[in-house]
Amino acid sequence: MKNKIIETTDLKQTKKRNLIISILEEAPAPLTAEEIMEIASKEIKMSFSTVYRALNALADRNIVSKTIYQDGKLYYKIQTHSHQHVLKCIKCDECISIDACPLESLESNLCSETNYKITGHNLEFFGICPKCQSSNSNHKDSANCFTCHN
Amino acid sequence: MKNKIIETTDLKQTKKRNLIISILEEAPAPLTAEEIMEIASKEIKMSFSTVYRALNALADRNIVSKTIYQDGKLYYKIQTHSHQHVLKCIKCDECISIDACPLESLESNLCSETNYKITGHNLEFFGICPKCQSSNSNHKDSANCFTCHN
DNA sequence: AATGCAAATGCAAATCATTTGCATTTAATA
DNA sequence: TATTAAATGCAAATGATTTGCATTTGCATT
Repeated sequence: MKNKIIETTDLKQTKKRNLIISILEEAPAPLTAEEIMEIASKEIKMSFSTVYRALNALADRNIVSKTIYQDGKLYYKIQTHSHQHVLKCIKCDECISIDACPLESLESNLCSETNYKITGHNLEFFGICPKCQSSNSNHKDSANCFTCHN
Repeated sequence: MKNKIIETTDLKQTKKRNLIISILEEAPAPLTAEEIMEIASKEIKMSFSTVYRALNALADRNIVSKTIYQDGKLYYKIQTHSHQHVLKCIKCDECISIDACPLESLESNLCSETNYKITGHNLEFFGICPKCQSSNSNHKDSANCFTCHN
């Protein structure tokens, strides 16, 4: 049960680390530490600090990406070369992936206009999924209701 | 010293609330609660809970927008109709605004492809500003270093 | 296979931005 | 000016994430 990805790093092979990686590899969308814990707990008991430390170790080595979403939580995903963004339902939190990234061309313009060296971007879309459009479920409570996502 | 914006709401006019609004109106870029406090403290002593409560009250009424950035902090700005995004230096945190939003056309496609009703988006660019490109300042510490901003 | 040592882990406590409960003050209206 | 609900300050609570420290584990070396 050696893991190819970990072999390329200075990190040790551990059952927990390998499990975290395989969870991320199978995930259709970015996951929070809590979601990873929940999935992992079906196989192994492991503490939150282990999850966070593993994820940070992998993020430091560019094996996973770490992005904060508008819900204030960090989401982790395996760094494939395919660059993806997500569209998240503001009612049920269901998340789907978007393949096309429309920003690359803009970035080069931005670079020449600003003289910044562009290193990346963060993009999320919000909406209401088909299921929630038909149901009349309520909004989330105001503290977590972002009125505009610029 | 009546404030036009507050007059349109059910909120009371207070010196502190009006000050917060004028700070946001003059700000060239979105501000954190802490930055607002710092600016406000030159004129009035006020507590963090007041700042946060005022900002949330205004956000609930769509007068300011509230967006979390990759540094994990909430940034607030007055809701003008001009829809803006920012480009932030990953070294010195200097932030400049971008006027053109390239996403509107994509959103309508996205809507027909996914059947989600798109309600908004969040977009940030990261880069290194001209000043920091010439200086050899170090990276931030790893816990706060987001390796990829998808 | 046994040993040594640095890295990984678990637990509890710390952190940090933000929110909240409660007692006090203030704005708006009668 | 008196009334009352909303605004404020303070300290404590919150919640996701990080960290210190003692213990365990992976892995290289005998």
